[in-house]
Amino acid sequence: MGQIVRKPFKTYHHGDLREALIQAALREVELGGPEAISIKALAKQLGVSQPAPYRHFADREALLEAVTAEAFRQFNVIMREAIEQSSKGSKLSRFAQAALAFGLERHGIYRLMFASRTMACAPKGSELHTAAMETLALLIESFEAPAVGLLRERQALKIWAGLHGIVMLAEQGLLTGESAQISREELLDEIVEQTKAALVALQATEDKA
Amino acid sequence: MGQIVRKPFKTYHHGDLREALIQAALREVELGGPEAISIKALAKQLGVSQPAPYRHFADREALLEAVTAEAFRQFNVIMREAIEQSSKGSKLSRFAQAALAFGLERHGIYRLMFASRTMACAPKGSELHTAAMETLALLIESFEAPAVGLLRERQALKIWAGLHGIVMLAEQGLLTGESAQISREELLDEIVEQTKAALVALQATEDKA
DNA sequence: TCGCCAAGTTATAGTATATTACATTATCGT
DNA sequence: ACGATAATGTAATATACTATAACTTGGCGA
Repeated sequence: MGQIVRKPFKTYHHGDLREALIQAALREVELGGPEAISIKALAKQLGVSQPAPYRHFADREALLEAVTAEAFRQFNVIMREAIEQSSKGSKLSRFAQAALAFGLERHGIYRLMFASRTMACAPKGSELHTAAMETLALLIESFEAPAVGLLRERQALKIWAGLHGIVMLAEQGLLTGESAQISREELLDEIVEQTKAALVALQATEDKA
Repeated sequence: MGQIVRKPFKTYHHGDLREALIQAALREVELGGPEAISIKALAKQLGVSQPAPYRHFADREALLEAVTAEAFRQFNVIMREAIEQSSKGSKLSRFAQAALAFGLERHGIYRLMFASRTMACAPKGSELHTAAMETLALLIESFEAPAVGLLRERQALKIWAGLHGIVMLAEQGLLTGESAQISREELLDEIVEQTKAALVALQATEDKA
C-alpha cells in the first residue's frame, strides 16, 4: 500500500505536504471518522517527521477544518449531480436518496461534515458553515413546488432532520424496529412524500388567510 | 466545588469509588459530551490515585458503558413520566417534546446515549441496546392510534429520526434556515402531526387491500 | 489473631498533541 | 552565478492521557 507518497527521488522537501495531508486524512476519516485522524500517523504514512504537519496546520483541529471543507466540496458536487441527473423520482427524492447513500456508505466523512466538533465550532459566517448552508440551499432548491419562501424552507428542514436522523440512528444500530428490518430508503421516501403533502396542505391553509 | 468526595475521615479505601466515578463522569458528560471523560481527571477530582479507577472498570470504554446505562435509566424514567402526566397535547407529542428538551438541555448525555461510539459498538442483545429499544418501545406505545403493528412501528421510526435529526442538527448550528429562526419545538410538532396523518392515510390504504 | 483479598498505591511504558530550536533547500534580487 | 532569506523540513522535548505491573493497606472471615 502506498505508504510513502513522494516525488521520484527522496527529497528533503515533500512536494506538497499540505495537500497530501488532506487527502490522506480524508481516507482515514472515511474509515474511522473524525477521531481516527492522527497527526502522528499521517506523518508516518507520508514519510515525514511527526511535527512536519504543523508547518501547514496550526493544530489537529485546523487540519480537520481543511478536510471538512474538501469533503463539503465533494459532497455538494455529488448532491448537485443527483438533482440534475434525470432519472426516476422527483429532484427532492433523488437528493434525499443520494444523501442517504452517502451518509451510510461514507459515514466517516458524513459525520465529519454533519456531526463533528469541528462543524459545531464553526461560527456562523465561516467557510464551513457556509458550505453546509449551501447544502441546505440545494435541498430547498430541489423542492419543485412553487416558491413559497419560509414555508418551503420549513419543509426542507423537516426532511433534512429526518434524513440526518435516519443516517445517524442507522449507524448507531438504533433504527432496527423490534420486528423485521425496515428499509431506510423507504422510510426516507415516506418522509419526503408526507412532507410534500404537508407543504400542499399548509399552503392551502395560508391561501385562505 | 466538591472536589473530594469521601467519607468523613480520610481512609485508604474510598468507600464506593465505582459509584462515585459514574456520578462524576455523568456530570462531566453533561457538560462536554462523551469525549470529555478522562479517567485521570476523574481520579484527581475524587482524590484517588490515577490508576485506581481501573480496579472498577477494565478501561475507559467500560466506564462509559456504565455511565450510559445509568443515563438510559434516568432518561427512560423521564420519558415515561412525560407520557403519563396528563397535560396538554397527545402522549406522542409530549414524548417528543420531552425528548427534544432533554436532547437540547442535556446534550452531552443525549449524545452519549444516541450518538456515541459506545452505543454504536453495543451488540444487539446487550444491556445498552436493550435500553435504547425500550426507549423506542415507549415511543411506539405513546401512539394512541389503534394497534397496527408494523405500520405503527414505521411511523414511530419516522418520528424518532426527525426528533434525533432536529436535536443533532440544532446542536451543530445547522438547523437555522437562512431566514428567521424556526422554532425547533414547532418543527418537531409538525413532524409528529404529519406522521400521525400519514398513519391514518396508510391505514386506509391497507384496509382496502 | 492471622492470613487473605479487595481496593488502594507508586512506578512506568506507550501514544498522542504540540512547541522549540536547529537544519536544509528553494527561490529571488543583485 | 551567488548569497541572503523564507519556506519547509528534523530532532529533542514538554505535557496529557490510557493502561499495566508490582507493591501496600486494612477490613473481615476462619
